This record gives sequence, C-alpha cells and structure tokens, in this order.
Amino acid sequence: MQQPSAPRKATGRPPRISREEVVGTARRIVTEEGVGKLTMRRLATEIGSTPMALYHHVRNKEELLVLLLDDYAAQALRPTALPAEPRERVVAAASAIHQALAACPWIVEVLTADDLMSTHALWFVEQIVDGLVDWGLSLERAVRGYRAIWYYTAGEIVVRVTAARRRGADDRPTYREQVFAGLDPDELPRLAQAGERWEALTAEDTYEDGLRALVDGLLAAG
Amino acid sequence: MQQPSAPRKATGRPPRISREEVVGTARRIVTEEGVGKLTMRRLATEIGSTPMALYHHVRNKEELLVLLLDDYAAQALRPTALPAEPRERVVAAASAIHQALAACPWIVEVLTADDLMSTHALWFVEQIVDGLVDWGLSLERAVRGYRAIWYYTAGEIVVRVTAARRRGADDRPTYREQVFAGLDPDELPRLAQAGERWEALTAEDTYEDGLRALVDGLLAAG
DNA sequence: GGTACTTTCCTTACATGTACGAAAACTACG
DNA sequence: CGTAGTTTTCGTACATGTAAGGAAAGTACC
Repeated sequence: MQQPSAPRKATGRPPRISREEVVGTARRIVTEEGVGKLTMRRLATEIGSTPMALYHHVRNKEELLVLLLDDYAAQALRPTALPAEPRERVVAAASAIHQALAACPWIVEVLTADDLMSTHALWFVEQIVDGLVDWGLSLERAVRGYRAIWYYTAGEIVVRVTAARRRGADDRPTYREQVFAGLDPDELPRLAQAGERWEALTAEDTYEDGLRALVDGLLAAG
Repeated sequence: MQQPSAPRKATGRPPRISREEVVGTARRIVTEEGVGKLTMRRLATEIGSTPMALYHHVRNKEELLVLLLDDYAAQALRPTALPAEPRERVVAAASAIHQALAACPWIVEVLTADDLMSTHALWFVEQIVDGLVDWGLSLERAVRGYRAIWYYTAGEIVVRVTAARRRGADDRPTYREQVFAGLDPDELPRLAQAGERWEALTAEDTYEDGLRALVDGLLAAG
C-alpha cells in the first residue's frame, strides 16, 4: 500500500496509477453521476486499469469513501469567523459541520466511520472543545461534550437521509404509516394525538433547536 | 407479498413457507452464528427452499433485518415501572431503549432505517413524549424533543459500534491515531492537549451524561 | 373435465466487492 | 548477464443480493 506522502522507494515495479488519481477520478464520478455509479470496475476502466490494481492504493471501497469525505471536507469546511461568545461559537461550529455534511448525502455510508476525523474538520472540532472549555468546563467534560454533539449530529444526518432514501425508492405505504394507522389511543394517547402531525413534524429541520438544547444542557452541567 | 395478518385468500398456489418461518429461522441463524452468517441462500437452504422464494415473504434483505429488529424489541423492551417525575421518566425510557439496542450490535445496519418505529418500542416513545408534555412542553415541542433524543441515541450506537468493528478487524494504526500524531499544538491547542487522553475518553460510556444534558436543555427551553 | 386466473416457487443470469496467486517491471548485487 | 528481491498489475474465481421470466399448484366458472 502506497503511503500518501512517503519518501519514494526506487525499487519494485514502477506504479502506473497513484492514490491521488484514484481518489480524483472517484470524486469526478461521484459528483457527476452520483455515488451509485461508483463501482470499482467502473473506476478502474475510467482510469485505464483493472479493478484489482486499485487495491494497491486503497485498502477497500470503504476507505476510498473515507478519502472522498476527507477530500470533500477540505473544500467545504474552511475556517471562517465565528462568534467570540463560547456558547454561540460551539453552536456555530457544530452547525457548520452539520450543514456541510447535510449538503452531501452520499457520505452517509462513511459517516459512521469514526468521529469526524477528517483533517480539515478538525478546526471546527477545536472550536467546539475550546468553546466548552472557555465556558468553564474541564477539558475532559469538554471532550465528552463534543462527542455528544457529534453523536447528535451524525445521528440526525444518518437517520434523515436514509429515511428519505427509502421513501423515494418506494411507493408502498411506509412502515411508519402502517404503525400509526393502527395506534390504540387508549394505550398510546400522545402518539395517537400526534399521529397526523407526526409526518409533518418529522420533515421539519429542527437540527439547530436540538443542538441548542444539548449545548445549553452541557453548559449548565459544567 | 403476503400481509402479516391479512384474511386468507383461498386462491393461488398454497404457500409452503411463511413470513414467520423466514423471520424465525433468520433469528436463529443470527443468534447462533451472528449476523454475518445470515445470507439469503443460507436462509433458503435452512428452510428447505430457494433464495428467490423468500422474496415473496420479505421485500428484501433489509426488510428482513427490520423485522428481526422488531422481533428483538418485542422480547427486549417490555414496559416496566418508570419514575413518575417527568424528567426522570424521559431519561429512564430513553436509557432503556439505548440499553436494549446497545446489547445487540448487529442492528446497526438497520438502525438508520426510520426512527425506531418498532411496535414494541412505541410504549417507550410514548413515555418520552408524555414526560416532555407533562413537564409543560407543547405536543409539538415534545415530538421534536423525542426526535432529538432519538438522533442522539442512534448516533451514539452507530458511531460506537462501527468504530469498534473497524478496530477489531484491523491491526494497522487508526486514521485517528495518525491524525493525532501529527497535530500542531499551535493551531489546534485543545486537541493536542487532549491528544493522549482522547482514546481513553472515547472509550468511556457517557451516553447518559449526554442524554441528561440534552433533556435538561429541552426542558429548559420549554 | 377444461379454461382462465391467481399466487407461490424456482431457474437462470447479472452486477458487485474482493480474495488469491501469478505475471510483469523494476533495482541490487554477484 | 543472471539471480534474487520488491513492488505493482492483472486474470480468475467466489460469494452475495436480487432482477426477470417462466413453471407449478391451487381455485372459480363453464
């Protein structure tokens, strides 16, 4: 496996393709035709190679997607001016990450990878941790707080995107619709009451509301 | 597609297998040998049928997994006594869901499905929404609050489980480790400071801490 | 019985990720 | 030049989910 920026070794068969070429071509396919069209075979022929040759530059398809995410983050997440006040800084940084990810639904398969450890997102992570510490949290609590924010953010995106994906691909009634249709108002009064509005409420973008609640709670606890 | 509890139609070729049999056999395979061993072919031969015959009782493999999750929830999530005080009731109900899911890591692929709309989990959802309303939130805010809690919960599980999965399957250094190794303390002081402890902090189970913060924030906002 | 219709089952075929092992292309050393 | 060692490339093979279309096994009406 070729290391991203390792010193060249002048031994062995000279490479014909590079990791950069692989990732670059993959990015082109994804942006032009969607992640669904990105297959190892397609990528290989596009590069003028064979599928198995790719595996010397990329561990597997999942790593390729992680690299694509990193690549995307580099372009979509640039440090900008953030509020000085700690609470607002935390909210703004998290919102920036969320917004970038939400605009790019194909990363869902990768989102679950680790925390968002893309090099280019780290600046925002720093802002979040720093904001929490500035408010008075210990470093430890601040890191935990960041993780809670990340769970919330990743969860929101993953759930929302896959739900939308499912809805689009099918015309049969949702499982949810079936469930709500058969609700017993005596046993589950609140859900029955919310029944009709549930669908609408679910569609709303309430990320920031929840984020603010979470941040408020984290700060109050510290 | 055979409906779960539709009135029998005495026309057409009589079915040889039922959805229940499919799900039941799938459950056995999963509990005995893990979700990795559950393939449509394996399932078919185990039942004494062919792969494509399964597709008349189950839309696709993903639906099968959703059914399995529902099945699991029915057994793992039984209504129990919860605290009367609203805040504690919300925390307890969410924690119960979280605990059940965390004990059953194979559902990760399904978790992203919808919100947890398993019939058998609805009681807990009801408790959460009801607790929030009891505290004084409008029904609308309560539903939004439940969704925030669900995002946080699903995100925590998905992220933690897949991270663990990745770690186990590989011996090469994590991407995270590589990133932290090359941190510039001038640009990202907080992260560099946390560097060594990050790994340990990540391993901790801080679900309930974050949950309490979120619930506190939701209640304070209402 | 015969024809039409319906539902379930099965055979075949394809696309995909990727494991395995060998071939190719180079350097280093004798 | 030849042999060994190293890295990259490639051909083949397999497991998997599932699409498409037809065969099988019943009922309903004549």
